[in-house]
Amino acid sequence: MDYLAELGTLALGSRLRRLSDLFYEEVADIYAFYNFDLEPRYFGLVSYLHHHGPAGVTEAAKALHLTHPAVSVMAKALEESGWIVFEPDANDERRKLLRLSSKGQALVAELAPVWEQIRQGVDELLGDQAQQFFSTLGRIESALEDVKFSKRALRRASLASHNRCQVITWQPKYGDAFHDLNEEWVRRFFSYEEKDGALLRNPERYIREPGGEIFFALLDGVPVGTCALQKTGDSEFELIKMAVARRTQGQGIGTMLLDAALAWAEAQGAKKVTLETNGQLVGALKLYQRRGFVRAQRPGPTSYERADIYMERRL
Amino acid sequence: MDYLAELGTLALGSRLRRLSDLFYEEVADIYAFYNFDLEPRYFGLVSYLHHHGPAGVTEAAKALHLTHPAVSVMAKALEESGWIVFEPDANDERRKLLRLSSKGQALVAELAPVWEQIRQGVDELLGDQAQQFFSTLGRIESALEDVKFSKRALRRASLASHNRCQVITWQPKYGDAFHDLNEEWVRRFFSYEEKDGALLRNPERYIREPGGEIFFALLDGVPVGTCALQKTGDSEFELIKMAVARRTQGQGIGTMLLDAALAWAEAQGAKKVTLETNGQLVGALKLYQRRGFVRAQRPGPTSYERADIYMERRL
DNA sequence: TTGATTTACGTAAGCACTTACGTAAATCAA
DNA sequence: TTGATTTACGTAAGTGCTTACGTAAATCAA
Repeated sequence: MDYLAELGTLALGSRLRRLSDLFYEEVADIYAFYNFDLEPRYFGLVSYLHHHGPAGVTEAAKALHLTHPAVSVMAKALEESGWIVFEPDANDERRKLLRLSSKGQALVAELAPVWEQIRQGVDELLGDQAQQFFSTLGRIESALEDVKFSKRALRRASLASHNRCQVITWQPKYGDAFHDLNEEWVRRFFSYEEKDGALLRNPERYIREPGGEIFFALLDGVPVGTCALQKTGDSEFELIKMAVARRTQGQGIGTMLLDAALAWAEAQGAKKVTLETNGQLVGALKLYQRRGFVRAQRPGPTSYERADIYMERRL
Repeated sequence: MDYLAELGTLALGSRLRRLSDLFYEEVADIYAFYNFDLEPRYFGLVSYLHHHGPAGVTEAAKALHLTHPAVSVMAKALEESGWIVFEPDANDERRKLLRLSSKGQALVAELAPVWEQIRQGVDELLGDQAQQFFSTLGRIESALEDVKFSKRALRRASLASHNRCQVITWQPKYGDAFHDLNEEWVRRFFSYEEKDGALLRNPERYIREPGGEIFFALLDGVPVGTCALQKTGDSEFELIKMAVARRTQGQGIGTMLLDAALAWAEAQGAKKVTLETNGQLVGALKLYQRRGFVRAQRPGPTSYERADIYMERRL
C-alpha cells in the first residue's frame, strides 16, 4: 500500500511534491515524443512572455512565483537556445527585457496543439472533479499564504500577550515543577550534579526562609517556567534557577519571569540584582542585556563551575 | 493576478510544487514555534519507523516514494541527532535496519499533539471538500503512474505499428512535400543551396525518368517523410533525399521508408544500394547500420560537400 | 544637489532531492 | 558447486530551485 497516502493530511507536502514531479515527467515525455527540446519547467516563462509580451526578470519571477535568480538562469538558457532575446529597457537601464524571438514565437505556435493535448489529458484525468479540484487548490494557496502571514504575527505576539500566561510567586504545589524544570534545563546543557538537587528540592528552606522568593510562569495553569531571587546582601539579590520548558521557549516567558522578579526585588527595596550565567546560552544573555543587566567584575569566587559570566543591574 | 492559476491545467506541475513548498514551510514554522529541531521532511521516515517498526533503507524508500540515497542520507542525519539507531539484520548482512531510539520514540510522543494540530489545520483549510480532494489526489497519483507506463509502451510501439503510417511511391500531389521535407531537413543541419533546389523541384525528371523512384511516408494521410532511389548503374541504386519531419522523428518512420525502398530496389533486380551521409547524423547512421549498410571506400568523388561517409549494402 | 534607501539583476553557495556508479551479500541457474 | 544476476546500500556528481550577497541604476529625503 501507499504509506504516504495512508498518512493523509500529514504527508500532504510530500504527496504534492511527488505529484508535481510525476506531472513534469509526463510533460517531458510528451515533449520528447514530439522532439521538442524544451524542458517542461520553461513552459511558464515562455507562456508568460507569449501572453504578456516582453517582461523584466523580476516581473516574470513575481508572476510565476519564482525567485528572480531562477528566472535569470532560465532566461539565459532560453536565450542560448535562441527562443528569447534580451533587450534593454529604454526607461530603466537596470532592467533587461525578455522577449520571445521569432524562433520562440514559432515554437509557441508549434507547441499549441501539444499544450492542448496536455490540457485534455489532465481534464480527462480529473473528470468531473476538475473544477472543484482547481477551486480547492486555489483556496489552499491563498489560505496558506495568509496563514503564513498570521503565523508570523502570532509568533511575535507570543503566548504571553494572549493572557494565557501569568507569573505567580511560590506555591508549595509547584515545588516539583521547580525541581523538574531546572533539572531538564541542567541536563540539556551540562550534567546534573547532586549539589543542584539539595537546593532544588528544598527551595523554601534555602531560598525563601533567608528572604528570597520563587516565581512560576503558568501557561494555561501549567507551570512552564521558573526562577528565583536569593538574598545576597542587605539590599541585594541574586537571580538564580531561571528555567523555561524547552517547548515553550522563545515566546517571551523568560522575559515575563525576569520582569516579575525585578519588580518584586524593587518592591523589597533592593538596590542591585546580580546573576551568573554561561556565555554559550546566547538567548539568556540577550534577555538579560535587554533588561539592563551589564557584565561586571565578579566580587568573589563563583559558586557554580559552569558560570563564566557575571552580570548586575542597579535598580 | 496569479498567472499560474490563470494558466490552469498547464501549470499544474508548478502549482503543486509551490503548494508543497508552502506546506513544508508552514510545518517548519510550527515545529520551530515549539522548538523542535526536526525538519518537516524527516516526518515521513520518523512516522514510518514509528508505525511500521524497524525497516531497511530500501524498504523505507519504497514506502515513502523516495530514492534509497535520499533515505540513506536522511537516516545518517537522524542517527547523528540520536533519534534513530542502526542495527544489523540478522538474516541479511547487506541490510541495515533503522529503528527509532528511545529518544526518537519520546520525540514521536511529544510530536503527537503537534501533528494532530497540523491535521486539524489542514482539514479546516480544506473544509468539506477534504475527502473529495484527497480522493482526487489519489486518482491522479495512480493514473499518472499508469499513464507513464503506457506512454513508454506507446513510444516503443511507435506510430508505425498502429497502422496510422504507410509508405507509398511517387504521387504528383506530394511533389511539394518532397521539396519541403528535404528543405526543412537541410536547413536544420546545413545551409540550403540552390543546387539542392533543382533536383527537389523536379524529382520526376531527375529521379524517376532515369529509372529511380520516390517514396513517401504518410501519417494519417499526411506526408511526414520521404526518400528516393536514384539509378546509378545497371543494377545499382543510390539512396538519396531521406528526410523525416522533425516532430515525428524517432518513431520508426525512417525505418519504414528504408525498408520500402530496399524492397523496391530488390524487386527491380538491384544488386547493390549505396548512400552518402554525414557522421554527425547519428540517428541516421544507426538506422543504416541496422539495415545492413556498411561503410566502404567511395568509388568516385562525392557529389555532396556535406557527405563524409559512404555506405553500401548488397542485396 | 547630495547622500541614503530602494530596486533590478547577476553570481555564488547551499539544499534536498535525483541519477550514476561501485561494492558486497544474496539468490538463481546450470 | 560455480558463475551470473539481483538486491541493499553508500558515495559522488548533477539539478533546479533557494538564500545570501554584491553592483549599479533609480528614487526619495533633506
